Amino acid sequence: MADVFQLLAEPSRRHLLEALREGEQSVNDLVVRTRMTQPSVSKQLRILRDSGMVSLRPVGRQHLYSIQGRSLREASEWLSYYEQFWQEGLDRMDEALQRPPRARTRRKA
Amino acid sequence: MADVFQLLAEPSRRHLLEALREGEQSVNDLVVRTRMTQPSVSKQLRILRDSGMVSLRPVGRQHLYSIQGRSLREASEWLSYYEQFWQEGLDRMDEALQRPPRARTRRKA
DNA sequence: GCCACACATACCTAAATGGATATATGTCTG
DNA sequence: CAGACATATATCCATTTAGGTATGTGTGGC
Repeated sequence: MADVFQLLAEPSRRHLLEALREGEQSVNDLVVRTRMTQPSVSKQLRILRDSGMVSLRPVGRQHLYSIQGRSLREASEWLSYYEQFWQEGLDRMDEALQRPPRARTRRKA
Repeated sequence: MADVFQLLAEPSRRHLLEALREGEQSVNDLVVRTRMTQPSVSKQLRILRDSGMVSLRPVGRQHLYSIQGRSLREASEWLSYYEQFWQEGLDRMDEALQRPPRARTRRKA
């Protein structure tokens, strides 16, 4: 597993991925949305691209980036081994509740 | 809020969590399993504990650690927003695109 | 009380890296 | 082709931090 978590550890890179959730975007789009400087965006995109987490489609003088899910899937699979640990916790807390889980502490990353 | 992904970025901490998947373990157990030095194990456990990712139960002169799933759940939820990106290509998605994930559906343990 | 055991912390050093500024590469328009 | 525009890279710097060694704290047995 080419350190997926290391990539996700950086808030700036997560911000980029969050912006890219809304679809393919140019570098400048990402600069505006994330309020990072352009070189920083390019630098982090380069890292994300080298690791296969985003892909690049050149259109004219723009570079359109989009998410490539494969690496993220690996991270998700690693985490899936731990589902029991937070479900145990919920079960204990909910105890008698057989209802499907209501949104408890919903929060965004 | 401590950065979950930052915690998971460190291989040594992931190794500890992987070892703890098999259940509560003493520090020395973890030293043996991970082949780290004892101070390193203690140091990383301290970090994991401060962030609520593991919990400590003292028994005699031993400290038994176990996984606390809440933080990991947050990471998993963040990733769940990207499921659509690795599901693309596996099969055609309906126009009903995956919307913001609700609490992950309960899985058989 | 003393000593061995189990673990935690203090301190230091070396390596990694994010962000900023400056500059280079590449592409479009006229 | 010049010049604007879009993005990439180069370089420097400051911060973070993992890991090692030495030592501190706490517990149990005799």
